[in-house]
Amino acid sequence: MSGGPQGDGTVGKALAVLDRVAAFGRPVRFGELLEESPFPKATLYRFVQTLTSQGMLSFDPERQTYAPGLRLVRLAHAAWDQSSLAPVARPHLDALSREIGETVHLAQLDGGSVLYVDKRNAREPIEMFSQAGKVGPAYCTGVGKAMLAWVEPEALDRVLSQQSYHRFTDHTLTSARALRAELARIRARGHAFDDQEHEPGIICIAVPILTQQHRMLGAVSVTTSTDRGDLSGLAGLAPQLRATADEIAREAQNWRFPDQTRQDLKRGEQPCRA
Amino acid sequence: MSGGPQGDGTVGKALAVLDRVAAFGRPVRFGELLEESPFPKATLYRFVQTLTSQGMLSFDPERQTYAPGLRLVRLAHAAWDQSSLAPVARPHLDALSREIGETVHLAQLDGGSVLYVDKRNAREPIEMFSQAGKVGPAYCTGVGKAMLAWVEPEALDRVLSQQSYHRFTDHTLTSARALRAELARIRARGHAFDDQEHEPGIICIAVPILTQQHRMLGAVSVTTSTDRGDLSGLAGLAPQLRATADEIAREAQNWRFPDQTRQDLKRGEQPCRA
DNA sequence: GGTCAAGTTCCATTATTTGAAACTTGGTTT
DNA sequence: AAACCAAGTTTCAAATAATGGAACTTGACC
Repeated sequence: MSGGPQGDGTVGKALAVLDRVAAFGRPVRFGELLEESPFPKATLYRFVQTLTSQGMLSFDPERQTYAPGLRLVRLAHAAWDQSSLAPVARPHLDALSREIGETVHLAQLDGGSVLYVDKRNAREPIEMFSQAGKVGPAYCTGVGKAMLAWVEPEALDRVLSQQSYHRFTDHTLTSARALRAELARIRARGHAFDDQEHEPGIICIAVPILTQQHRMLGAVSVTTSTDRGDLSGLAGLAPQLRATADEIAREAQNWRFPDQTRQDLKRGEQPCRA
Repeated sequence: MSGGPQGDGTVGKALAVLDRVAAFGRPVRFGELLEESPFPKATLYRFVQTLTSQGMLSFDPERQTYAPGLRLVRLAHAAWDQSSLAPVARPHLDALSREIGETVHLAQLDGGSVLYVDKRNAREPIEMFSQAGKVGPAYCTGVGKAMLAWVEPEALDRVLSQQSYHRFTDHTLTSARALRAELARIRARGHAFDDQEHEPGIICIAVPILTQQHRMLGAVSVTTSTDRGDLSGLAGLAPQLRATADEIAREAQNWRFPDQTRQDLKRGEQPCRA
């Protein structure tokens, strides 16, 4: 019942190994995995064998290294298609991108981190997976703060404690205290800014995607650089962002993320189907 | 030792369940999974619980449905980055796309199917995961046939037997026999065509990505429609495709896919590092 | 309030995982 | 060339986790 990261028997342990391999960010040798593994050699060895035989890891026999396998790409396609906001949001992101002509991101919260699920670049062909599927910090990005500001109070403590508060720039908020104050401002204002908190010269405005019941599903942002724009310019885009987010929320609610609880329905609140 | 799809203990069984959920292509109820499952109710139930608690599946409590989870998207990002040709190929695909102005695909072979790992659209912003991560048939696509033509003879039998040979159009090759003949032509010619074998009106030219030792790593293709072009027009692009594929192969070999076996090295063949 | 299907939990049995230790392999040193 | 060493692989009795029949709960619909 407890959603523990490593509590679930053999399968949980094997997936933890998979995570370790992915976290290396480069092909990794068995010995390297062994060093930081809680498992004895033979056990880790069998996990790695199993995962490789399953296509979840790929093995380079020349260098004797393991890397996450292509089967994950297949599975992720299905996940992206079914469990993310991206399919619903796509036409709205296209429209927003066309209107505004700047980089647009769609993100969801995934275990205290921001998971970018889609992206639009104005000019060039988009960079693909290198962006979709990427994770980033929540406490110092526009989409991250926009989402955190609407996380339920009970869940917020845990999420705030998961942040690293690494100081990327002079503007980075480096404590839960400072972040809480910022989240209050964001709630009052309805949107979040990133004022070079993650990367120098990069600024952005983000709005949360909220259901009618104020459940937070994700966030949309528009990014630019201090060369080309400023925060007040971005602030002017808030209405368009808000409208986009609302449209995404409405459709998501109808098709994928209904959030009427049974209690809500019993209390006679109006169903959300159009 | 045998890389059987379901031979590896509990982990293999759990991953088989994950595949089943992904294959549905839509959120699925427990009962639906149970119907076509070889496992008894309680066993399947625990698998689904474990996978959900691990984030490999997401559960919609309102509709009581399961779908592939976002953790897969995170892991797939790492897989795409480390195990696919895409990062190496990106600049070359960009260049090819700019020169030719038609849709370009990068694909790899994954268990008898074609896995598209990257794509360039000429005009519009690219469709993301909806294409990268997508799988398609090998026997009736340009990239598929180009890759099959350079699979080692011993492995080919098995791969050919995995094809469905479904007749998508009048031009589809519907037997291993017909396909073998086509593969011989492709080997002789150096590139493959798709003459509306998968979709009416869609044609393409594809070349394999081959290492110096003729190990097949993947394929690149240019697609167009019968409205805008024809096969002889596509044939004219062969040199540019060949050049792109060779550049990708050279870099891949240096950085990621060295394919000198130990025997090769002992026999004193020249190492492939630049 | 009764009926039914779908989903969830229980627990003795059974099969799988576990991990220390022994072994193999390939490369390096004496 | 033999001895050595580190990295990877296999073995097998003990420990642990998976299994699945059956009983139970839940909520929807008479």
